[in-house]
Amino acid sequence: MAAFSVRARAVDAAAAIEPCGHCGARTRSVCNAIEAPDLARLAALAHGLTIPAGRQFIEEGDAAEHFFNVTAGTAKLFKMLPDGRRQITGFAGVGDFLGLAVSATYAFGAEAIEPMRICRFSRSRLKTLLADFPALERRLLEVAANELVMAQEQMLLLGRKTARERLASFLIARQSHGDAVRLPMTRSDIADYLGLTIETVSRTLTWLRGQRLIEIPAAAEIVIRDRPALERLAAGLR
Amino acid sequence: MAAFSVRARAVDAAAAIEPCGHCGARTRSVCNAIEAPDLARLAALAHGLTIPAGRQFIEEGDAAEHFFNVTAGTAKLFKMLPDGRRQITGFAGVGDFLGLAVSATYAFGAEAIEPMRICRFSRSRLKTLLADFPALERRLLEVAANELVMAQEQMLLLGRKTARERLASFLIARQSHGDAVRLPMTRSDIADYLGLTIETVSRTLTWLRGQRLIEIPAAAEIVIRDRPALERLAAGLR
DNA sequence: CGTGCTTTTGAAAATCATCAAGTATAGTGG
DNA sequence: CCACTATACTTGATGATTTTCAAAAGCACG
Repeated sequence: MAAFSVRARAVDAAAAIEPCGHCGARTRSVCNAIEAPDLARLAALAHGLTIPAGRQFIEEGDAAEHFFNVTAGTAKLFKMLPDGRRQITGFAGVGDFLGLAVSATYAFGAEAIEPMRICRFSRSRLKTLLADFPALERRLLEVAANELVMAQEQMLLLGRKTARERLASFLIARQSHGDAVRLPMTRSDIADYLGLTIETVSRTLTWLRGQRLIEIPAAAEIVIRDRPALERLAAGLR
Repeated sequence: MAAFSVRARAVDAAAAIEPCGHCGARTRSVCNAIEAPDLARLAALAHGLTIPAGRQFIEEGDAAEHFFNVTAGTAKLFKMLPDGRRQITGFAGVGDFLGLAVSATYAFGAEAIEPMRICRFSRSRLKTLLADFPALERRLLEVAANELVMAQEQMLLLGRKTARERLASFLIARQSHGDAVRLPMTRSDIADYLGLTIETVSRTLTWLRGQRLIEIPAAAEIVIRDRPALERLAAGLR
């Protein structure tokens, strides 16, 4: 628990102050709610951090002292049970905002699955900023509402879809451009995200390949061969 | 889909204008963000509706024209798959706010499981109100963030907990005052909320009774006998 | 080119779902 | 008020998907 702030401090040295104006993630993030003239104030509050792959930078239950904005890389967000069972509640990529929780403690842990750059804000200081920029608050509400919609979709997946439907849904959701789907997370992460075991994930991917719906040139890369069929499967159409 | 507005209109006749100042749900709802002097403006935008048990008043996919605030009764919120599989994503009780979705259409359906009173707001007109009352916006953000935390907890339940752990979690979460837990929803609703079947719900409740953790004086009423043990079970401690 | 980790594949086991009655409960009309 | 019917709930037997246990095959890195 207490490890969090220590760990964060450890990478502060490597943190270059990254002016928001040049931030590659700005157009995709909540920060786009703020106009250029005011970016200086935003930058003054922000703290750029570099996080190596595998480092957990949010610990569930720790005091929620910061908000984060991902500017590079990917993180997994998760909740754990005492015996080690884990549920990954989402993956946060470039532009995503972390730490919305209103409570005093983080409701989930977060760990980098790739090297990351994140922009860290103090909770208390952001409160001031929110008061000054209602547009930012509106944007956060939008973001939260969107997350809520995705969470409901995931509940449908976890509660009612079969393993095949889950994998089909997952692959479709992660397809961004072209037919290639990059999977920076391990099979274990995918399993914990979809409520399955790594063996079932592996077997189901093999089955999808057998059906000619996908190709698997490498473990971390899937090529979608028949998107319409995958979509039907994901939607639960037999 | 289109049935929604028609249905809503059908009960308009029975809708008495309910002054917000007297609203029993106000202290528990988002409306508590608005001070007494401004309540008149809120009331002018609100539309009180009475909904009989069993009526679906939000249809997934319909144009999202309204926000709702529950002032009496309970609704179930759900998503469906084409073949009839259903996932209940939550229950909305007194004070709860519905329809946060930013998209143009509702991401879930809603049906009364008890007779309800709801307060309906036009989306477009509420936007004006939000601009005037930043406090209301802040409150909505709080509500959304809370919902998000609950959604993540539910993902952990659906993805990683056993049937016994799911029922234990459910009963604990619904216990409000005293040892009695009121269950206005059917076993089918509970099953669709917990990602199980009605048979498993029934069997698991019987098992919990056999372990002396609960009593079942009536199908719709559970008495908690051993809360600590239920909590251990819900937390996944073997 | 080992060494360790991830992934895949196989066989057995378990939890939960499905199919099928039987029992309680509530609402209805005589 | 009571029988009747419909619906909800419970219980039992069987079955299937997924998990667990186990081991082999790939792959990345020093």
